[in-house]
Amino acid sequence: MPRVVDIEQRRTELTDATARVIARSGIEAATMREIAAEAGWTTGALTHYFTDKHDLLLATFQASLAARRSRRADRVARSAIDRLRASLEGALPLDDDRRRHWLVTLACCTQASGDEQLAAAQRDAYREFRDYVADLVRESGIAAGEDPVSAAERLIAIVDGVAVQALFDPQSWPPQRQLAALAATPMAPTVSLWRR
Amino acid sequence: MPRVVDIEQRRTELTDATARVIARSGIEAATMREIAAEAGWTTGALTHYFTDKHDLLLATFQASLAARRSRRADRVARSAIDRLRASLEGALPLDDDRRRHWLVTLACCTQASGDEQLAAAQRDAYREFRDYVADLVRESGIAAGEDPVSAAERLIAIVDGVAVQALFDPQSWPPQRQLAALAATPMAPTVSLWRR
Amino acid sequence: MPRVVDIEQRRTELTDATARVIARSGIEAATMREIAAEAGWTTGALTHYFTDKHDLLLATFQASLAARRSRRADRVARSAIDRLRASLEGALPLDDDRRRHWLVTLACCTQASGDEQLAAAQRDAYREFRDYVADLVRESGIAAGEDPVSAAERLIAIVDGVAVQALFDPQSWPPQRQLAALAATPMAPTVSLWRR
Amino acid sequence: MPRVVDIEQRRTELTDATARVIARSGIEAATMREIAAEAGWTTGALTHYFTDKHDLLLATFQASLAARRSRRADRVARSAIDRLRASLEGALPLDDDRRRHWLVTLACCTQASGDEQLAAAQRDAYREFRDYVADLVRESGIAAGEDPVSAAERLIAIVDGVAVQALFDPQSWPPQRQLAALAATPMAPTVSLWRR
DNA sequence: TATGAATGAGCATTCATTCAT
DNA sequence: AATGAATGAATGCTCATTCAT
Repeated sequence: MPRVVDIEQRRTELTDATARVIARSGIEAATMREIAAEAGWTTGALTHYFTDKHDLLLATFQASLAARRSRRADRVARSAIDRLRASLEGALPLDDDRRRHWLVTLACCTQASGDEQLAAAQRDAYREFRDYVADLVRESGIAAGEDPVSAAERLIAIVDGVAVQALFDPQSWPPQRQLAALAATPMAPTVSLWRR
Repeated sequence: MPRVVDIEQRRTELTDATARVIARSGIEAATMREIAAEAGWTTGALTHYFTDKHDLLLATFQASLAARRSRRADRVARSAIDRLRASLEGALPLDDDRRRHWLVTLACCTQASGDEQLAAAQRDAYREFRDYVADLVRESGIAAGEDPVSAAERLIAIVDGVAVQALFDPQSWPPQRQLAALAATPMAPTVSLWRR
Repeated sequence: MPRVVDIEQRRTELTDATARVIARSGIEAATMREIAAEAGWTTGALTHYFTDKHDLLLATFQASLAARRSRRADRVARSAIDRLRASLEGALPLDDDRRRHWLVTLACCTQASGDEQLAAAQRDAYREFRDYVADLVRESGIAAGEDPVSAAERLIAIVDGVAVQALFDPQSWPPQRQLAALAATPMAPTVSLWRR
Repeated sequence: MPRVVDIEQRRTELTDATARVIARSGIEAATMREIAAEAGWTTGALTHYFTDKHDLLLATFQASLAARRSRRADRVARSAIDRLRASLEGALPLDDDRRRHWLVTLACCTQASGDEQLAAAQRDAYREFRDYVADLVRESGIAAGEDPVSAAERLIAIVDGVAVQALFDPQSWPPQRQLAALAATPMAPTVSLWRR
């Protein structure tokens, strides 16, 4: 069924174009016309592959989340701790591709206030990532006595926090500093602000 | 003499209404009509207090950042470590007010791709907060041998990361869990994923 | 009754401001705000002296027509032919003042398509001017055998035609050329395009 | 294949509708909505054919000037003096079509204060007409010793002056009187107001 | 399948006007 | 008398969407 492949490929072309427009010019500029032009089609063509704009945006978000997930799978061969490191680093906006993913994510989340489908997509992706990271934490034995899920959440929080800052102040956050901030994160607490 | 109006109070009414609309329905829904209705005015009234929509959005963002800053100032009397804790906790979306601040921030940052004024406001606010936190880290002696600025960045990253997740998955992140995730953050690294 | 004088003076200030705005920026730019600002008042003040914008525009047109008429009266003392010449030259846009009159006239006439009051003002002023010129033609004996009214209409037509061209191509029509074109107009036909 | 449309014909439909609205109700009433309604389309359709309102107005003016020019070309076959007469008469508002042309011209010229494109269109059209008339004057040998360009300017001035008056006082200026006023214009001066 | 003409609702903004002060 | 806050209708324009071809 070559036609099915064709349709999927066309949808990917279009969600890629959407992601590029959002990353380049912001979500406000992501009009059907602009996206069609970016993809090299006309607006009418978009409606063959997506029922409406909301559908296109959701598909773009899902494609972006799926791409982030598949990047993770690349590293399967290595040790648990290597895969853990790679997963976390893979979530940082270290290059244009990952920057684009983050900008799409944030744009969609910003829209998600009134949109349960977008919110659910983000929630599910986050939970899946958290469980994946928790498994690696458990497998690598890095968490000492800490609950692996809590450790995973903390690691992801660091990654997300650095990502958000790097996104809006790229000059202060070149790749090296992002990686350094992540690397400085200790795994087993000895002193805590809140600790006894 | 014309009707006497407290211009600053009216501007605050309107930026508050804008923040509520953005938090409730997302930035796309934040039209001049919708904001005016939320504030109990007509669209024409908005232009008495803001030259255009961009001006209104910028003022809303600045008001949100200023409110976050002023919340911090409340805690001046206490010890450095208490103020540090309070500052970080104050940045989490623990109630509707702070949730709103975060949603406004993210919406504005999302728009900031093509808007240097919004980007600058965010950047300046972040840097100011980082320096404030770094001072408290230094003052409280909590950072052991670590550079206070790096420690501050790490702490803020944790806060921002937890905030972003809590924002889009509030069910998984009730206030207690947000605080717990923050409290679990160790200050001095003993084990690190990256260390050797 | 000093107050009456005051009101008339205020109305004149405001119609003068209106004429200046129309001449400078066109009728589209002649908004109540812009006119009020030009006059050094606020919009609310305009409504004390004119019931609405249409009233203000009509008054501005009438004032402009009256000023043109009064300029004519200055020359009463001289001979009929001198006064004829002066009347016709006085209708050309030879300086800023008369340029302004023409621009106001044209703007009002352009609006007059759907406005009987403006149309009537223009019509009455034109007829009055035609009769005045016809009287001078008759008195000066310049028309030879021609009907004085026809001669007057022809003279006014020349003046108006030169004026319209000078208005929109001022570089080609410095005052000297306007006067020369008028001076070249013969009074008694010897050869005509249409003559047998 | 999409609906096939003759773009030039559609543009003409729309500029014609614009001219009708301006002639009927004045330039203030010539809103995008009103023009669209007059043409039997919706506002959105206008922007397929014109980038914005200014573009539509300019095109309307240019179409009006072009129509006036093409009317002239009809008469090519006849003698120079016949063509001269026809050209001048063709510029008078003797029927609805030519009335409309004049009202559009005046409306555009009134706007031209702040619009160099409109001003240039008018200026170029006038100069082209003047040169055309001057050529006919020269060719027909009607100007006696006078400079053909000056004679042409004087003839056009008469035409324009009669036109302006006829436009705003149509009752006083039926076609016959317009033609008569033009016919009464002598070519070679014998007596002048200014002559010695 | 793909086009692009056409729609019409919705947008930010401007405006003349009203009116409490 | 004069202000300027407030109105709300209207403007030019943009947009997602529809649909004949």
